[in-house]
Amino acid sequence: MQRTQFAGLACSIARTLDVIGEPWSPLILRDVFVGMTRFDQIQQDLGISRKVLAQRLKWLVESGILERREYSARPPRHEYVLTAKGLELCDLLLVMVRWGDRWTAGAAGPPVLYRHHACGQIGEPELSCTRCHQPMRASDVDVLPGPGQSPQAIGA
Amino acid sequence: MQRTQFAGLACSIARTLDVIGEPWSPLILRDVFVGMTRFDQIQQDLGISRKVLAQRLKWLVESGILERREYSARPPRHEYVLTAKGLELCDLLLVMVRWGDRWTAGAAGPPVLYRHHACGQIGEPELSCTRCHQPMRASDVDVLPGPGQSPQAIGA
DNA sequence: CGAATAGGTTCCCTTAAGAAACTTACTGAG
DNA sequence: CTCAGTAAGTTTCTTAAGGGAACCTATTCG
Repeated sequence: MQRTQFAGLACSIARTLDVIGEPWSPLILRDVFVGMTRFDQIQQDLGISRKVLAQRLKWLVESGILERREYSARPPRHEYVLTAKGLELCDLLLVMVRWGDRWTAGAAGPPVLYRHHACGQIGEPELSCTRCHQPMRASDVDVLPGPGQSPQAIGA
Repeated sequence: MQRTQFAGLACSIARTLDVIGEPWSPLILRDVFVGMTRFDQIQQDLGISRKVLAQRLKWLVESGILERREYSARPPRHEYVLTAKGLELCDLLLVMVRWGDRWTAGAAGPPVLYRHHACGQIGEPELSCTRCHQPMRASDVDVLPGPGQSPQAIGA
């Protein structure tokens, strides 16, 4: 398969997908987020092919999402930890979880819960406007061209 | 390539990825969201192969994200429109855009802007807690097992 | 010494993505 | 009436990415 590269598009969705658009990457990110930071741990948890996992980790490190860190010099052992950039990307996971919980979780209920540090309660994340703090969902916005728009592009 | 199916995992991220985890789908969703609802429109905008676009649209319709609607009987013509489930999925796009703007947009600035209906201003979406309404980012939560957790699973 | 462990790499096979041509069912121009 | 055009796909062929299993390297443990 030849995969089209998105990085050149004047579209922040495409540029984000260029980093984690391939199906395994968000799951790898999730594993690192919840503390599974080592190669074999992630490989066994996800059942991903070792070859593909090695490729993805390399790409995520190159993209500045993860950092490969030595946790033992003899024998040489490494683990993967989130950078600031990578941690912010995990916000995307929260929103994915929310949608998945609402539309695909079924009768058993959500597989995991999130306890919010600020209030100590189990809460759900919701999108709100940084200006007026009211809910700001996709259904609550109009799309307008911005400064980084290329001449004939229309997308986001 | 044989692609592993994620649908069986007790993980809302995996189940969400099963619907839109493949790289083109979020871009197709974006196009429909901003009003590009017809096959040739989307194909030309994205430069996606017609074969792959047909496959993706079929899957998104089967998954309840899009609805295939006839807008002309003679000649028979169809367009794709968002369902409620699909529109909620677009929240994910807003978060992707936000991350892409912050980390990949560069000097030109964001390619598009969002005007919030509630306040009429250009604003950015932010994640907040439905309980206490304080910011609720990935860095602000602890992960706990929920009711839908399968026995040995660890993920989200 | 031999086995185990962590973190990969290499090999081969299958299958999905890409590109371009083709199909179907109409409409409208000449 | 014929011919070009349009929308929405489908088909065919090639290329390359994903999957699985085996292999490799360095080191520690029994």
